[in-house]
Amino acid sequence: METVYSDMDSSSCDYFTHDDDDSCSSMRASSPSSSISKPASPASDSQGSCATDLGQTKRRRGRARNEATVHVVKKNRRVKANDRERNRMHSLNDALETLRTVLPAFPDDSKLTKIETLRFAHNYIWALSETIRIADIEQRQNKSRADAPLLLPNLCVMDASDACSWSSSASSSSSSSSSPSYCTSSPSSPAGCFQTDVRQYSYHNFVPGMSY
DNA sequence: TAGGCCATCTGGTCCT
DNA sequence: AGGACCAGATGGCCTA
Repeated sequence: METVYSDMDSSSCDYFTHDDDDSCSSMRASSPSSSISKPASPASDSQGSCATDLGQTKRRRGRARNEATVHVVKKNRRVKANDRERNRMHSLNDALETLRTVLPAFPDDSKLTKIETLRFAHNYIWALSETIRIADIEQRQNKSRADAPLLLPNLCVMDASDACSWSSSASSSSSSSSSPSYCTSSPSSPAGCFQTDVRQYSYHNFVPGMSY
């Protein structure tokens, strides 16, 4: 079976070869991580074909030099693009890791996968929104009593000017269960906003993939 | 050993 | 033109 990778490898050889002596191995060399090892056979094949092309390119040295320059430029662009993409994925992973830290930890301490983290966060936000919504409803029911204690006495209090208007938006939303509101002011620890025990929603409610 | 998860490379597309 | 974003492909690692 001809894999796409072998196609890509040969194309990259077209990209970086002809006059560039080390161009065939350039992409492999561009990967600092040893964890990524390109398939050995296509790479060696590419190198072999490059060696045979060398004599042909020498005959048209003038033009080949321009091509080589273009290839080197393209190679450098590709290397830079790879580097940016790597950094981009690293920053994405960092964001996911930050998200993990603000989510309740699982008892068995198993690290959530990426998709689990996203689903868990979705359910967690929904559950928190429900907590606020229910608390708001109960508070309204008890408002006749002036000294009625809040159900969630330590709920973080927001300014009216604060964009983080959890309670009002959650209670006013008629479809809060499907589209929970969340804090737009991005608190460092959303869970910290709640001193109340949100685990009234058991871990079962947060199981990734459930109710999704 | 199969399957899941992940990191990386790559080319294409869109945006500034 | 160059960077950001995206999706596909691939190989490595880990676990049941």
